[in-house]
Amino acid sequence: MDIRRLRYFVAVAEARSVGKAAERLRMAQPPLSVQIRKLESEIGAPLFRRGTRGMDLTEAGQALLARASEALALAADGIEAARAVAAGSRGRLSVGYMFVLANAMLPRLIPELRRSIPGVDLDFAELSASTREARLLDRSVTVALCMPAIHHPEIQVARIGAQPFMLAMPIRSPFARLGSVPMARLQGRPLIALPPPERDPSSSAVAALLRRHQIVMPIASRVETVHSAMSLVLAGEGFGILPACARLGAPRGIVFRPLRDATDSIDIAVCWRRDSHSPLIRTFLKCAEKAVAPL
Amino acid sequence: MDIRRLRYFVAVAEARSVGKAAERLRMAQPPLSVQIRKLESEIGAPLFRRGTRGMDLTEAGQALLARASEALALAADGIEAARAVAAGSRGRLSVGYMFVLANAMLPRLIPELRRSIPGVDLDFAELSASTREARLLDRSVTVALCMPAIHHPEIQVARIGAQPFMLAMPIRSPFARLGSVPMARLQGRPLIALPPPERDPSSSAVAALLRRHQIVMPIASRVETVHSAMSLVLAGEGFGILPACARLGAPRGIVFRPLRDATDSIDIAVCWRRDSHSPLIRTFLKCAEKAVAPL
DNA sequence: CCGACCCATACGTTTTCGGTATGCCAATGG
DNA sequence: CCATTGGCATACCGAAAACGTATGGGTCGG
Repeated sequence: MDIRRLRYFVAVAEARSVGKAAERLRMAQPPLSVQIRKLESEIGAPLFRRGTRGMDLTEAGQALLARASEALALAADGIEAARAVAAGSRGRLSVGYMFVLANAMLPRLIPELRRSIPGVDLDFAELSASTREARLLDRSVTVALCMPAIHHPEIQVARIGAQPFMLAMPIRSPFARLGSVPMARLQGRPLIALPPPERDPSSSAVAALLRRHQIVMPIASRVETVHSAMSLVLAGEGFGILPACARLGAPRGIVFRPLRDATDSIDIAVCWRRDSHSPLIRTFLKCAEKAVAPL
Repeated sequence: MDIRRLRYFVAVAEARSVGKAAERLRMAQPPLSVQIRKLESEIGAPLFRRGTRGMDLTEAGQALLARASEALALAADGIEAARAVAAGSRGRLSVGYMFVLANAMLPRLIPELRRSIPGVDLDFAELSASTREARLLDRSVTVALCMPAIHHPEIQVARIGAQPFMLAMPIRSPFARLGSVPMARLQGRPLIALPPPERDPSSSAVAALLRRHQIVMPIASRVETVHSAMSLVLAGEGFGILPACARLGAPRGIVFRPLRDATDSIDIAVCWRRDSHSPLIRTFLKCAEKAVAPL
């Protein structure tokens, strides 16, 4: 069975005439007549009553017409929807983000996205450092806002910004009275550390920073997230060396101070699978760049 | 665009593999692969991600799949529905009936119909003597229960029963005390007459009955319906010579008595357009015969 | 490094479709 | 009563599309 036959059938039913329908379909009358008869023989019953002045639907024909025209509309809508999704004007975009960036970026990013791609369903998911790669690879998120960027052969990275490191401490810490903290003063102080990049602890930006200044800070605790780090800092367990934007989500009682002489920063990046070719990714990247610009 | 392509697409999407889908479709793998690529080029975007272990839908493919499978189901249901309507197991049957027959037949006919053709929507309409032909000819009713039968070249008639004539009179009429009324006693009595068959008054069954018995009854009134006739009879305007089943709908105060020596009767018939070939008509005829049998 | 698996491409064959010419039937009009 | 018109059906031919077989070219697993 062929959708062309159904299309022809609907045309004839609506025109109530083979000739008129043929004209509208830009084809000759005889082949249309043949197709209609083929459809009838396929169904095993006449769909039209042939009168001397055109064709008229039988009851069977009416039953078919209702479904066929709906099916045609659905099929057309299907290919239209596929095109729209491919073009990025419809569809779904799953955005993953690391929680440290939420306060700094989402309030600007989300309205920007809704304005740029109004037909697209947005879907946000918080990512942890340990699962973000897997979530990209298994496509449960399409793009990820990461800090720092992901390094993986299958994952494409676009750096959209950076955050300087700041020293996080309880407000009652002596350093809190300083406008900025010289690196040298950190010597020997306890550090609340985040997980280093997998399999290469020395590549951590914080580790590199300390090494370059020849500072040694004993690791008081290792925690998974920036927020856990801040909790321990607040509890007096040690200092945090954290991206500046983390202060937007910091609990009361924590203060951030610049590190004097330290220009190191940590990248903010948009990451996606190399084989995801959705145009939504480009659009998302543009929006994310706008949202990150004021930082 | 061809529904075959959509069918192939759905098969491949469900099998997640061209080869498997080809097997299920009983065709070779290469042409299926070609068709899928043609569909993709028609849409202008890839619908599948080709992996080393089969195919996987892209977002555009998912958008299409949802609509396409629904459209396929609808199209299949459409041809199925058309077949079912043609076979008489689904559809709609518009039944016209003359009101004289309603009390006598519908209580048995309707349950019989619902049992015989449960998938068919029934639709009942009362017919008047003057419009019943038109209602059949313009197909606003499919079958009609008539008394007497319709005679028309385009209309097919099946006699399913007959009703003897009875004399209808007010209960206070002297004849009401008789068990039956001899024809001779009607001489000169006023008659409430019904409309004669169009253009041939002498062919009326009542006229023929009176003529054969050489009785003359002056026509006190001509009315359109049996019920109107009974109203006038009750009002004392004259006698009615009416089909026996009319007494089932007679108002209080009217009695019916057999006409002695008169074996004349009036046909009950099922009528339909000659060019209506719905199998529902046969089924309806069977049911009507059953429903009329006890009369 | 080789075989297995799976999709893509190429080419010849067959089916199907569409166009033109024409026939048939009924209704209309002189 | 016959001719004309309008509409659908049939016949035949050329063109296009689809199918099958053979084959190529990747990747994965042993």
